[in-house]
Amino acid sequence: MSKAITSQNTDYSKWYNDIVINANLADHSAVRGCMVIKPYGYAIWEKMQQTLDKMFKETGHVNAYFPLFVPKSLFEAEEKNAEGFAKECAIVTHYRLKTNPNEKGKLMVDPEAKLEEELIVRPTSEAIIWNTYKGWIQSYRDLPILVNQWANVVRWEMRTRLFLRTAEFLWQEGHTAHATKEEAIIETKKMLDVYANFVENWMAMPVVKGVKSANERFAGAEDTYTIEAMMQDGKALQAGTSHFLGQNFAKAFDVKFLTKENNLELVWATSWGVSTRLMGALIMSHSDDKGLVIPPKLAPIQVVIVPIHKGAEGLTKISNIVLPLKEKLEQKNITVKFDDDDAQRPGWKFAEYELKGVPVRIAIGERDLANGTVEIARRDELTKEIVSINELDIYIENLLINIQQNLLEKAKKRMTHFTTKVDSYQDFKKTLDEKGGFVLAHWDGTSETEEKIKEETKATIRCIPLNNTPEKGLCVYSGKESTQRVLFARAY
RNA sequence: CGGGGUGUAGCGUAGCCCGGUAUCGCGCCACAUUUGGGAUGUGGAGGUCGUCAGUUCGAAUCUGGCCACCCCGACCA
Repeated sequence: MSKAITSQNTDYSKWYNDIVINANLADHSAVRGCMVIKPYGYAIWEKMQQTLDKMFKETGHVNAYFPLFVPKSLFEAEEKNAEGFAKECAIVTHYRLKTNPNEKGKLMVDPEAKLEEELIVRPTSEAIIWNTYKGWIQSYRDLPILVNQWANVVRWEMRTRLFLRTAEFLWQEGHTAHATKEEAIIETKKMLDVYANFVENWMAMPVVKGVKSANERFAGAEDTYTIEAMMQDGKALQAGTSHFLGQNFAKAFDVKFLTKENNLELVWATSWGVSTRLMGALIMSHSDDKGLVIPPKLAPIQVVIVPIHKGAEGLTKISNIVLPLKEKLEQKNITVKFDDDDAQRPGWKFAEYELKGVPVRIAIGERDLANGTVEIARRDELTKEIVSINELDIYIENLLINIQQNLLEKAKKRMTHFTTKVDSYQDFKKTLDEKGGFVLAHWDGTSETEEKIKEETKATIRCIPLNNTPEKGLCVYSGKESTQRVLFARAY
């Protein structure tokens, strides 16, 4: 009972924090705003990485690595991008410490060791990468460049939350260079689809694909595409973005290529990324008051087997049944843990693996040995049933698929529930306050209206959905004419 | 970065107002009995009271700086 989790209804933020800490995903560190990702949390991230990395490779991308530091002069080259990130940059100004003559055993910054030019710790890598691409690209034959990097970045946030917003975070950033605008736009949308596919089919979260409004657009982009997810508390979360960067960075870094026709032209660019923030999304999508719920495809442990026995001989009898079963499951690429640790009793283990979100639990005791059965508990529905041990591997295999689907179905229902069409500003505010979720409303297309709405309701335009059907209407705020509804929500 | 709150053993806490080196529960270690939903008994280990300085004969307790976390605002993936 030492690991009590605050219930979602009592305090959603506290619940979220309790899950992260108690399920051993991450911890606060000694560094302000930075977290320690613990082995169990990192194992989930690694599964995400592996899956995404494979998807990137399948779409023709290769990995590379660029420096953590960006010289200030490069950083400021693309003006809008630089301005957008200026307020949250960490800056290296010195390169050496020395012993403090006034305080024994202490170090101080050596004033002699000031850098000629400050180095910016990357908040994103467009600048350093496009400076590099300049040297890589001369002819249309050098294009496209389809590079991804797995890296850490630093954004000095005012307020941080584990996984959702930390000063340093892990992500991948794809940076591509193309000969034509069309090709770059196709790439931007393709990678958005990759993200949507991953989030829906691995994380079991439905998303709305869309384009950001000018206000919410990535600094330096022509267009920002996004996938927006809906959390259990009715708040939206941007799960991934893909940017069509136009020729902005090519201009800033003078990256030109010769076409087949021998004309010198500017290169077209995209960039796209998802981060450890996905961990936060995963938690807030499926988990409950008993702890974490992980979709089978991302679970570091998919099946845990808990023996219930009396004495050492009892355990041996059970192990004789369990070990071959474990092997059979592993042959089907199912990750199994047989927890035969005698220090904890079964009830404790049940609670522990529920807290950690293991999708399937198999309990096996004397009674089962006699009957040729096991008890199967599924984490998503918290139900239990007695199942014959014969062909259990096939049963489990199907159960995992079933749980994966069930989680997605539940999340889809939630998104449907949390999507409301409104036609007046009064309903708009009422829906946000009483129900939350996405609000589909007409908008006149101006930044001023968007800002006013944000000021008054804290809701932002999450995106203009890609699958929008045109529909004539009047802006809920200004009453001006509008051609389509856009997606508003309060967001993380 | 502004307003409010918190920091005592791995975790949760009492003590603080009214200064005299610390309470309880969980966890941990040993042994025994246990094992189908977070076991029980007995014995034991563990604390420079966030940190640095000040006041004092003496500081968890009073004062100040710093650090971290939580809540609310501005910023943001």
